Amino acid sequence: MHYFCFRINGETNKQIHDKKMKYFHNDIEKKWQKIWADNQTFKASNNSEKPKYYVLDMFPYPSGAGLHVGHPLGYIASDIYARYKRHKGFNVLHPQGYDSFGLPAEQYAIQTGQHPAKTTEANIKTYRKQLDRIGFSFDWSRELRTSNADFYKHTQWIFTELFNSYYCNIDNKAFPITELVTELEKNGNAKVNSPCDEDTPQISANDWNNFSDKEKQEFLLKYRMTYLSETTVNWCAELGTVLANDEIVNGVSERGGHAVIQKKMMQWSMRISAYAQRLLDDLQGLDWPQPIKDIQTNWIGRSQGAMVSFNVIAKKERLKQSVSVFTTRPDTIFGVSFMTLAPELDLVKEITTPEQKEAVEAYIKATAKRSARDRESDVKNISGCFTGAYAEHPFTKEPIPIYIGDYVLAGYGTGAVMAVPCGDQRDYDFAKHFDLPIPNIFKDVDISENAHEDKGNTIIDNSDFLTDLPYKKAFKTVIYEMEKNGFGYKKINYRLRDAVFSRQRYWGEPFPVYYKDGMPQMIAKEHLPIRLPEVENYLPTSDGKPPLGNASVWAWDCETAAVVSNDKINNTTIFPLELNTMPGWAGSSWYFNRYMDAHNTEEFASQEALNYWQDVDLYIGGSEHATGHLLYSRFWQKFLFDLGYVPKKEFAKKLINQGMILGESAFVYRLVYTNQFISKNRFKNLLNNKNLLPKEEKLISKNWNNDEKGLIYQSIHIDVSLVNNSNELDIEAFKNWRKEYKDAEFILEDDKYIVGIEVEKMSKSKYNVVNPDLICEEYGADSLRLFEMFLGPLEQSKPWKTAGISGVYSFLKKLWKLYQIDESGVAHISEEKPSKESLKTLHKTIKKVEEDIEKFSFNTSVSTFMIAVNELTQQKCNHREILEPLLVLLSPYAPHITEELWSKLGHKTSISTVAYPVFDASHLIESNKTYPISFNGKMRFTLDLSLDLSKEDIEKAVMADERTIKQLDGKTPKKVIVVPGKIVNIVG
RNA sequence: GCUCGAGUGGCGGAAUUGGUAGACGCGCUGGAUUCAAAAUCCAGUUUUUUCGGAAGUGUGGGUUCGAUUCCCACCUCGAGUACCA
Repeated sequence: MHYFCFRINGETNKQIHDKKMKYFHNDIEKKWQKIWADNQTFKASNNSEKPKYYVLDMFPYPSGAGLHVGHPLGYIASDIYARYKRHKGFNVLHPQGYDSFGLPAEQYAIQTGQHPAKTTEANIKTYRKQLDRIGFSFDWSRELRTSNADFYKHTQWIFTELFNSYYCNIDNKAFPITELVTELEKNGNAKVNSPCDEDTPQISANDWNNFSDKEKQEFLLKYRMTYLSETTVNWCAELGTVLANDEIVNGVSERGGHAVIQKKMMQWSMRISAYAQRLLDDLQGLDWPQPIKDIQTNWIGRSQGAMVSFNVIAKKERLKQSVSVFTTRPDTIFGVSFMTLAPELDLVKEITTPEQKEAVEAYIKATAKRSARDRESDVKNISGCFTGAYAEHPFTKEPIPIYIGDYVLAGYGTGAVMAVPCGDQRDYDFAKHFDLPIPNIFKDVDISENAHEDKGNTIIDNSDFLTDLPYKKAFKTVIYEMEKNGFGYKKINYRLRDAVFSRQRYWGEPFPVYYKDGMPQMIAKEHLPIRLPEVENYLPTSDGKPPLGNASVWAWDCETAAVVSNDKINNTTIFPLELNTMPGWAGSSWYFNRYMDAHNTEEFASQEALNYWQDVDLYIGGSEHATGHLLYSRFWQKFLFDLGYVPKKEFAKKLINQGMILGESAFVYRLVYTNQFISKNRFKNLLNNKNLLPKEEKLISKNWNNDEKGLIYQSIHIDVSLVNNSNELDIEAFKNWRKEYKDAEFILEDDKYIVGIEVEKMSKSKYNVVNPDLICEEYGADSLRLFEMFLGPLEQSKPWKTAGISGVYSFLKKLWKLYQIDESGVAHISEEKPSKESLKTLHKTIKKVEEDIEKFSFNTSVSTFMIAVNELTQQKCNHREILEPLLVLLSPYAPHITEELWSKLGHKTSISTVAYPVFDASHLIESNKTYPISFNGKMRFTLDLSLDLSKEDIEKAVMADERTIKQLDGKTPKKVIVVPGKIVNIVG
């Protein structure tokens, strides 16, 4: 009874009088979400007559904070597209899952002892609840989690496949390592052209056949697609683990912002560099955003040049040593006046003369002390040290001094450069600093101030056989000469490094690897998964081993093919297991294939499923994964393709990066040590008039400012929910928000306190997070979906302003009204032929919405819907012939309300697979055109004219118009431009 | 520094094979309805104006009958990358 009264009071007298049913989003949305789930409406079939379409979102990491309104943006877009494709007659695969291994759950475990699996499970529940409220058409029957053993079992298997493969540069693909073994048995590695470790020696068939089993394994490891090696890694002590290059931002860890140093460790690596050229080439065929392609292109960093080797001479006595350098400018070789080596190179110690030993060692020590960040930020200071050694110029045979310097990086090329000071600014600066000669090898070029770095238009000079040649010619000639003489060759170099694949963490995929005699052994596919062991403590062990070192049951019994207790290790049949785990990107590098056949227990996916779904047609996610996930996934896909496991060499045809939704942070301005708050304007005045402030205490920190009296003010983030649509603070709510503000005093302006607003990234600490649950509660999921799309172009980042949602909400209410639902829930609509006007509105809407959706221009299609509903309301249209197709058009965007109205129109089945309305151009044919009449390109008035008129008739009609005469003011126009159907321009 | 992207009302944004700049929405102003509020509806809202108009899409130039759209130079902001030899 009470509820009933409340309802009546909630309605206007007029509405009660009309006996109309109001739009109640809550009941409708819950109802349809349940119907979809119960009927498995969006379950995709692996068999269908329909063409396939695979729409995928980058799956989320289920963090403890839950979703904010920024997260679902991409999911809403992909969901609209998936639903649209269903209307268009496609068999749509639109799955969702969780990237559920990761650091936060582990750090939570370290702090609280709660098992990461438990934390993850709880977070996923929250996520799922939040996602369900938004009405996505996900096929949840295919849900996957990277931390589930039935998923990571296949991640482990892919790892063993990588281990059991090598790359052949001749066929340009990966092969099983057994084929390499056959070749080694027959011919050694003389004819093998494969990416391998740099220290790989040349061996004969005889050498190979005489190798012990261990030696063979050691040798093969140099060729495998994943290999163990002593690598210089980015070590983060705070996190107790190594980090990949893309996990480091501005020299500190992406997560947590901790210091990162270089350290040598035995690590698993992925030979992604073998795929560098293919990763580059195949970007061409991808419908991906250009910025992403550019980022990947830069990251791969292909450069063409030559490898040149310089023999080292020391005190006239020739040593065997030589220094190899990579250069993109072999044509400038006669300009070499010294060489510089990276201080870290082992070679440095070998060539340094006794006299220089002390200085060199001191320099090496000094550089090692500096962090990578220091070294990067301090580019201007030139430093280096002479080694005392000389190299011999390969052409002139002149001695060249060898220096070490930290501007040369050990990680790129060979870690050594031939310095050409006249052609490279860094070499130039180094030469000036150490007073080294700067020979000029460019014709008519002044190098007295700076190096000359142009290559296109300069002619080479003072260079023996290269003199008078332009760049291209000289480049070719010098390489020809080098190859002829055997001290150099043409070489393509890549910036892309092999990816370190080991992490010293607990919450990740365990490697299916045990160690026999120090050599890694793969566990066969049939014994997978190797499950993550239980540990007491998630921290590294006291002796510095990774967290898995805490596991007591972590040994492999080869006889029983089982994980057994560590104390049984005998190193004959029972061996220790690998202690590292895989990095976060392992599972995400192939998960898109798993959705095709998510419950297959034998294979990662069946061949039938893979051949049916092929690849992702549309992939939506953030651009922050450009050099991580999106590159590693392409690499694994190519590898699986080479071995014949997947049908496509690229996993995603089209990629869209959704922009970030920013939050509006609210600020109040407080006088420090008091509870007095000043207004935004007063605070801004203080900021702008810094000279009002006493000199000695101007700015204490970013957010602290002085007032003219020398008092300090502070801007404080406050919760955005304490502020209304006009940025006015709810003072009472604020006082209750935090107990320290209980006695807050405000200096009001017009009886209001207006907060300051700044647009920033949404984050808990800035109190600007908007929870989609609250939006769904108040306005409904349909409003949320429409509003997120309406904010602006999908790819752009844009600020969120909850106040704006009333626009789309009232749009839905207007839409509902069109259907004239009476109190008993029956729609009163006309079966008559609609007016021409209404048909025109419908068909122009069909045309525009379809064009927009194909362009992923969702914001403009929402406007189009609003225009359509405004027009139809104006036309008092209640005709089925219009209102039914309108629902289908809108249903991808606002699935709940359209399902409800669809059922109210008498339909018993879901709207989700109803055929998309067909555009009929005949409804848009016009007989008249409102011509804009311009004078010198400025529109002055419009004139309605028949479209049948000829150019001459139009001109006559325009010239006869009194407004034209007035505008011309007696002057004769020079020219009249008439574009029939478009515009008339009169040039005066 | 290099690479890429973007600059349009108070705000989010719309319009590009060059053809009516500011669609749609928010906010704001006024009005209707109401005892009142919410909700709803109507009108207005780039600037300036002597109410005839005039100017106007970061700045300066150019091409054109006509430029937010094309070209050149510059400024500002954002993203990526950073001694890559």
